[in-house]
Amino acid sequence: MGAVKTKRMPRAVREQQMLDAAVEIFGRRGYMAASMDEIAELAGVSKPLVYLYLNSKEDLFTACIRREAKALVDAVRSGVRTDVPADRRLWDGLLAFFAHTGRHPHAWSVLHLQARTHGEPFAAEVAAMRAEIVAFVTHLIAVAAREAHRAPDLPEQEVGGLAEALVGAAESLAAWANATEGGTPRQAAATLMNFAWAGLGNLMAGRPWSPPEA
Amino acid sequence: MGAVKTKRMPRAVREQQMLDAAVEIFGRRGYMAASMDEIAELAGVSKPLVYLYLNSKEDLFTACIRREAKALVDAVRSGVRTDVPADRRLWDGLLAFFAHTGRHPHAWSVLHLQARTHGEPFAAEVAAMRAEIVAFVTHLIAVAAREAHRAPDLPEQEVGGLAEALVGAAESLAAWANATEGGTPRQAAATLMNFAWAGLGNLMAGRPWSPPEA
Amino acid sequence: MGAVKTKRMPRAVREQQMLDAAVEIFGRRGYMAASMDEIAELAGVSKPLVYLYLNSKEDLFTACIRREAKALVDAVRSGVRTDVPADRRLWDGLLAFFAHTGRHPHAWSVLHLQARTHGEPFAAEVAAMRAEIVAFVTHLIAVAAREAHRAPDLPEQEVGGLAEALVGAAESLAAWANATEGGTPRQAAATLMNFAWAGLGNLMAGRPWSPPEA
Amino acid sequence: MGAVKTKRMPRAVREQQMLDAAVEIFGRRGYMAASMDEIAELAGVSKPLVYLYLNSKEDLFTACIRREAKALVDAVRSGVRTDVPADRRLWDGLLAFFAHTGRHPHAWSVLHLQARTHGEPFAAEVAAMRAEIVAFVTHLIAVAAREAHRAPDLPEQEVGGLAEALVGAAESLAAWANATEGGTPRQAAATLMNFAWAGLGNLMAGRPWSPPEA
DNA sequence: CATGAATGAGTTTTCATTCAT
DNA sequence: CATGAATGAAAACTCATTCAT
Repeated sequence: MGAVKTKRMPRAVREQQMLDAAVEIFGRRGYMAASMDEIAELAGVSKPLVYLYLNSKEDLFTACIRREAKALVDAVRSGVRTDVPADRRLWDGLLAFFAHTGRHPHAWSVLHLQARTHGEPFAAEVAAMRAEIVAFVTHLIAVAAREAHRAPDLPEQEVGGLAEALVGAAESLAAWANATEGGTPRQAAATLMNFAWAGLGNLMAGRPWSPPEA
Repeated sequence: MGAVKTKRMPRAVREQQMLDAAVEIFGRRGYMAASMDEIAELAGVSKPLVYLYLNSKEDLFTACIRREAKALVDAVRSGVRTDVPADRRLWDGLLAFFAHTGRHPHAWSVLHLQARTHGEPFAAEVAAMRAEIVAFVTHLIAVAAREAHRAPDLPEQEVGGLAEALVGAAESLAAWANATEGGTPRQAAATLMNFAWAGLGNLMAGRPWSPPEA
Repeated sequence: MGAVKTKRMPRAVREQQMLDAAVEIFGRRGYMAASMDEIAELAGVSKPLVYLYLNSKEDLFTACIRREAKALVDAVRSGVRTDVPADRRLWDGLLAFFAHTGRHPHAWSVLHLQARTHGEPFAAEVAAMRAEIVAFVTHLIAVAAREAHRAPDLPEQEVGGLAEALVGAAESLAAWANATEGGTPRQAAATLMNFAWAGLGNLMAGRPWSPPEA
Repeated sequence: MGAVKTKRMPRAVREQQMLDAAVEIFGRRGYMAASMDEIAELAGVSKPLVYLYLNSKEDLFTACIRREAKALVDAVRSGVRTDVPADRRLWDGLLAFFAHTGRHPHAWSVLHLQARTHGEPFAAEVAAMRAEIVAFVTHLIAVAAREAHRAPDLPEQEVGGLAEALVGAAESLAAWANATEGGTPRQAAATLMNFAWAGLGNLMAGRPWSPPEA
């Protein structure tokens, strides 16, 4: 299952193999239960080499968090086009988010569970990424409000809370979609858009928000 | 900070002291990083006594989860009266939820983060509680729909997803409210009610849901 | 399984109950693996009482050894009558020996295995009993030789070795008889008598087997 | 007393050093009372290395038993030549047996006392070796009977009991020879041959001693 | 570069043993 | 007498981390 034991790879490649292995093990076992032995074995290298390249278990974990946080943000970013209406942008972002977390469950476990469970240094790393996403969503909401020419003065803090709630709901649904039989990214995104965009009140009044075609 | 070292307490009392200490340490350090030594010291007893009463680290952790899960559910339950409209009931429940998690951050960490990060036995324990809460919320949504005499046929699975999202958003906001300077339970509950009840669309249209007075 | 919890027994009786329990547990688990907790529970008394009466685990073990050693020696002694020929006396002794060890396997385990496996103080206790038995057998052999009016000068040390070998063979057969399906004391004694008596007969007839040179 | 602390030895060598130390400590203290700390110290290595190479206390003990059982069987085997009469073969075997056990008292303690006192897995290991030796002796007795052209039909079970008794006597004498001042292997072997051979001789001549009625 | 050999420091857990009531 | 409450000390085992080759 580990990388094939090929000799003499450039350092950058070896490092990525190590990070691949580390993300899988950290995601599966948790930070503390993961052993450097197992990671080195899965990566197909000797333990001292892991230390040579990545210094310590903490540094290795941090490197995993950074790489996967960047990958997730990039995935969401590149799923969103700027020349479409705000609700479409939100929809695209959610779709990209659920698709990525569904495709990389170990990475998502590292970011969503493990990193937040083991002390400031790691939690801070994830918090930065989360802040970036929340800011992005906050921006979307503000733009949407402007586009609607209405409610020009949704107070800043209010919007922050809303974005926080939206992101939290998304994170929660990501786990739910992964666990539920036949849960697709599309379905999760639809549920969340309905929830967020229309609100329960509207839903119950029979006026749900409807997802775009593609 | 630990309990005053009083000798010869009845077993029931000592057990609660131990659970208090354990919840705090588990909440702060995480399950694996928490050491029985530290827990015993904070509880003001020797390690063997902890083992005598609570058997093992796993059993101790499980006992913490059970106690805190029950405490949280009870807090929410007793915050909600049945003779009020559904939106008011949801509001009261959220208020009780944010108040309790705000007052017991370590307990909330144990339930929300630690228990889900360390294998089936523990996760299942929390999942049971969560399922109970989700069912409660699902019920509220259904009742609200009926009271509104509208949308008589919100499909089951749809409602499940909505409740999941709502609970997820609440969980996320609980952490946010705790971390944000001046974040009050009331504010968190208001934000979430707005989000959930009216939806972003309505909000931006200047028609927010408004919280009751008390 | 433990003694019925009756209050207020005379000390001597309670002590015997404790020793009964201790012999069973020591015999089953071995000295080190036996726990004072288990012994106290089986005896139907509280642990401090065990300590009050028997001081320590070591003392308790020693008391077990002494009691069971005496019981075994007494059993063998009272199985032998002095007004019969030496071969009959040996036969009777063996029969009593195999019968007693077969009826008290835990006690035999304590004497034969556990006591010899845990350091001088205990081994010495058993060695004393063993010496007594070896002396008894040595005596029997000497008497038999005299009765046969032959081999008047079997050297002392030689006889000691023979008795040692005989006792060793008996001990070994005791375990074998207990383990073998349908092994009876009578059968074990017969086997050993055949083995030993015929050999000794030749010896005493002055026809020993002689070892080769190198 | 422990191995000189030489650094960086090949694994095979270190493993033997560890087994040497373990046999000594297990032999002296018994399985349960032996501590991995003491074994590691005597072997001149750190505890983790012992675990790295030998996995657990149980595995270490098993490894000791296997090595020493093989060593003892090999010693007896290579002390016996097949081109000599049966009595000579028995004599040679006994001599080799007493010599080996005398030279390796700790190993003999492990095999004879410790291994049989601590549960099936270990006892079984020794029982296998013992069975091999008993079979060997049984074979010798049968051959001797054939060579003597007599008693062609000593019943199987009878011979088994005799071999058991012989081996038991030998085991017992081994301890005796070690403990007795000036006890030599040669002397122990002679005593046992006298005891056994003359007895067997009579048996095979069809003149067994016969037990009384009751 | 790469690795087999090695360890210091810490973990959970158990047990014989003792007070205070 | 009898016991529930309590502990000091040590055991097996693991792991991140580092040399020497």
